[in-house]
Amino acid sequence: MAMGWQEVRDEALRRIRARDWPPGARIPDEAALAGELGCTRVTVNRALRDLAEAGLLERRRRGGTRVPLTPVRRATLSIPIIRQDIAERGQEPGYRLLIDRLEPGSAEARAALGDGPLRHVVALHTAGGAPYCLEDRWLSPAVVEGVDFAEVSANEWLVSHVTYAEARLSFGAMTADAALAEALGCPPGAALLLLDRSTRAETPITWVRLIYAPGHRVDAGL
Amino acid sequence: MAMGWQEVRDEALRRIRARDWPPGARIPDEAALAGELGCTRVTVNRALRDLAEAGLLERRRRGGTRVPLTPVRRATLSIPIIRQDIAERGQEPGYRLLIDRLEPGSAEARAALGDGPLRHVVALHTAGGAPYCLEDRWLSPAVVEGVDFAEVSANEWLVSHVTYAEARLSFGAMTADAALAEALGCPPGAALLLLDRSTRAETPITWVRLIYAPGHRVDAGL
DNA sequence: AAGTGGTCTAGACCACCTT
DNA sequence: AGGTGGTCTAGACCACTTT
Repeated sequence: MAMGWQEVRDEALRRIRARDWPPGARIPDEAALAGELGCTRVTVNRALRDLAEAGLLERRRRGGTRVPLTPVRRATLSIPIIRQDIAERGQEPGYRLLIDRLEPGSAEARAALGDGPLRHVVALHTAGGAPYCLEDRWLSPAVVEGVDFAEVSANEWLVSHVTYAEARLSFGAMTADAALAEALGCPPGAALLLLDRSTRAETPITWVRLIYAPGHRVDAGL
Repeated sequence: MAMGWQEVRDEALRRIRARDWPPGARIPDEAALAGELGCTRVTVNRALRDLAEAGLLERRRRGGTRVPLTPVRRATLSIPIIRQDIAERGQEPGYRLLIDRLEPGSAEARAALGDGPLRHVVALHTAGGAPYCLEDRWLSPAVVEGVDFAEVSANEWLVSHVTYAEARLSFGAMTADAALAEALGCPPGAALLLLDRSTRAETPITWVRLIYAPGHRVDAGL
């Protein structure tokens, strides 16, 4: 008895796995568990909230806590600065600005940032001299007024200046056309991993497509 | 004054964004903030813990709480059952088992599950009759002893029977060879999005590669 | 050695939602 | 209408780690 919240969480997890609490079932309420396990309701609450955040329980006021019939697990995906990502792989990060001009936005960019001229920044990230990823970015001009992306990548500038914004990510794949093949130093027709991200705080900030060189993988944990 | 934990969190976020608490700086300790904001230390703790879990603060006992110089944001990626995923897109899910036999594992499968014969299950998921994704899975035989995957996909069986396991995800891209092109109903050479996942609880359970039809996207939030 | 976050207790009030 | 989770208070002890 007298369990800490992590012990309570582990015990609850054991009961779920053991089908003591089968899928769809309602589990005892917090007060009952607190009494049974010899701790306060706050401790039980902390433990069950943790499991609910991971998608392993569903909680509702008045409705109680249930084991979901079809749990939707949630994985965490860390979003590092590209140059750090490269450095952690033990390679020398490099960066070259290819395009920086105002343009009418692409369809995706307009959907994320609204209409009107947008700042279009295209840059190549290299690892140990080899192409690593192409950064195709559209920015709300007001946010980056006067910023020069020749030396510092937009990726890096944004992370350190527009911290804590909301982001939406989307993975996809595309075939390398001639221009991409040349930029990334790969054969035309190669399969490329895409990672699109739109970012906004109070107001839309940026939409970016990262196009990785062939063979690249993006990992997520849990 | 008298703020709830979410208000405390929002106020802290505001100070971070406004550079009242610049990157690298140590912020006031919990007791000080509690006094300033008119709540208890527990409430401040809850708020700052929430920000730390999102990667926006770094906390250490005795070392205090700091604003990270280079924050690593974490996104959440939900992992649904494939047939539900299809149903939510408003299409009719279908499933066809292609292969189910014991084999020596592929390199990736052996790395995740260990050596020895593994159960290899290959199946096609369809959406409204059209190929949606190919599921190429390797399983520890003991875990799925006697289970028939002809009617229920391994994806679905595992979610409801091996709940709450650890998983590691990895995204990539590959080119459709002739066999894949036929299975997925796409031209050879098409770029395909891959999602690899290895799952283990106390013991390794499964390694799976999902190969999506061209154009498919996988979304993540925050 | 001492300061900071981590956690627990006991009690309370409230918000929400299901019955 | 009532039960359940959500949250807050006030106080306390502990764990860690930096000074």
